[in-house]
Amino acid sequence: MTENQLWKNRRYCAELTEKDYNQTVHCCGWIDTIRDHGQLLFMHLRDKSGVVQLVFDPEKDKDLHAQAEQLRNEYCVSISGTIVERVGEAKNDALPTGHLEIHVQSLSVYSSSKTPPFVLTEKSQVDDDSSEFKVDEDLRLKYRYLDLRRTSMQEKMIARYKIMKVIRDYLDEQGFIDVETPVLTKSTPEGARDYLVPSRHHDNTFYALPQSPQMFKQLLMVSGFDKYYQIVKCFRDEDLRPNRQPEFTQLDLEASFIDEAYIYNLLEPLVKKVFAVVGKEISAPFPHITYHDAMELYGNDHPDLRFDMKMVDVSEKLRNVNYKIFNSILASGGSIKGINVKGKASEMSKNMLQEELAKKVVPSFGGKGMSWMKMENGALNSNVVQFFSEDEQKALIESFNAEDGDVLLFIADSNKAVVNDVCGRLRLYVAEKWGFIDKNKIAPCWVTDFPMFELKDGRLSSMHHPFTQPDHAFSSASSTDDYLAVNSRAYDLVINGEEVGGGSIRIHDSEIQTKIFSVLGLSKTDIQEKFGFFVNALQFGTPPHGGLALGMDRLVAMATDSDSIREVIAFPKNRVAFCPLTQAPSHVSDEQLTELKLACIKEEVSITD
RNA sequence: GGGGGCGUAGUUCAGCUGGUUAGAAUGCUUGCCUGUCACGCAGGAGGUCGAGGGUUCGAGUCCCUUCGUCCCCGCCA
Repeated sequence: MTENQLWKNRRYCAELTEKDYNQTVHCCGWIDTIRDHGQLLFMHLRDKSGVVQLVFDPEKDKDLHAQAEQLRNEYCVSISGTIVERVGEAKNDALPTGHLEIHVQSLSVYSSSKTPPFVLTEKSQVDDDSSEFKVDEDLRLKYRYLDLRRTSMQEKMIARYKIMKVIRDYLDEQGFIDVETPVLTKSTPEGARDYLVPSRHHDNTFYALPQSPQMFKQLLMVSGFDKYYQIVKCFRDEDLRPNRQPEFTQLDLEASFIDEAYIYNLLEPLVKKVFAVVGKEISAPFPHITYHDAMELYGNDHPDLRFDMKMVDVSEKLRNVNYKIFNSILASGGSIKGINVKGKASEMSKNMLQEELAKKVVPSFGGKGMSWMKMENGALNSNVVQFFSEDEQKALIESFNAEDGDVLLFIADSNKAVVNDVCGRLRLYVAEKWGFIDKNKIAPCWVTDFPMFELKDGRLSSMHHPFTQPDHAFSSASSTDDYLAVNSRAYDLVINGEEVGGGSIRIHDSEIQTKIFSVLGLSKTDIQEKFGFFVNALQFGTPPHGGLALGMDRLVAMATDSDSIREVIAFPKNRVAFCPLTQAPSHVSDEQLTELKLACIKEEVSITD
């Protein structure tokens, strides 16, 4: 057979089955492991499907065996041979193809390989699938093409592709079309910092890479496309965090003549389908929680609903308490909240509660302290319980529904926002450390009724973005306090305590849009200069519309149980936005800079005191 | 921008209050081994202890500077 014919008939290693017994097959791939018994020589051959065992027997073909002895890990080869059923002890149940092997008849080496900088085979994970891949991430990124050759990374990339495909198919069924929007676009002042691209044709001007296609997708609604989506790269030049990348992928969508309910009904099946790709089930409809309730009950706007443990406000119950710290905090207008750590009294020692939680953990969250009580033999017990009257103790037991073995943890502060924040963080810390989180559970929810504005450095700023439609209170609002009381028609999709997406019903009235900009402190000239094209567009018969964007990297990471979004991006940047593989970003030549009429400011050595 | 951790063999790590020739596992390599599958057995090679400076009779270890990286907070409409 010619090489060409061989390739046509190529089989994937892990797709061989009992139906192939005694057939001659041809496979291509990489040498995964070698077990040399002096005479008999076993190897695993790996391709994108998995591995299959090769056998070289010197009694059958001495020359071939000698040739095979020269093979090393990661050599790229092709083989032809006979599929043979393994017998008795020789079967390996840990491997999908463990019941067969290939008795090789011919071998050709496409290319040899240097010893790789880290071991690529995942043979050890046959026994222990919990063992994570412990190699420095920068080294993995430097040799990402090898890292991606590993079975688990291939599975993640394939899962990502399948998820994207499921989404495209579903949105197609729903009447959405994919429209591309520019990558070189206009810098906008609101929001995150832009990545800038200098223009060679227009001196001293810059394009910006899009933080999202926000305005373009709204313009597509003005154009009458009715339902748009795009799986698109977005760019934000913000400081990095473990689950953040300078460039990331969003599912961006927008639809006309719709309301919030349409978005919820569209997205819930979509999210279900995404998790179904990896065999995970979610129940719908997703619960809704208002921003206010999320803050009060969970301490943040992205509540983790995989476990209950709601925060309880006991300020009123303790209005006249003798416990001095609580009393003075309440007198200064603060509040007291607590959580009930069910059934952990025996695991949370007094020493741990006071020395670890109260003195180290809570202060690291920004809290001044923590009080605790244990429920034992039907009564509260702690170092401070004597300062609480019988009625107050009874009220606490009722408020928390406390039973024997429970531990109550209290956070008090004169600043109510601090109480929510610290108590919310404590809730997550305790849940993580004492095993309240069911890692197999997927708990989505919609967070709704966000405030339209928030105060930043004493000025009004959009909480979501300035194109979000405010509720009715906006039309009569005039003072800063009025504006802060206005809610928006924004919604966030939160899964397992992570915000995976958000969107809103948009403004389709140019006058309201202009008023929003002016409330945000933009002058008429600013508006015209920054958003003129957009405000103009709204004057030509804009349909009511709204949409949403989903962070696909996070969603795929969650679906594939990956710790970081870097695990589900083929070629990510590291934590400091550097690419160890390509060494980007890099310096450019003076010629390139001159062409762009740019000059680099050299780092100045400051001697000033 | 603020705070913290880490940097020792190709890889993952240990190395105590500073004290001979810096260790382990794994990988690599050589030899032996016919049913292994994380094969086994015996041997070998492999280190400017991130870089620079300082303290000391003596520094992987202590101090300063610097570079790299990871984590927390700010930031991310």
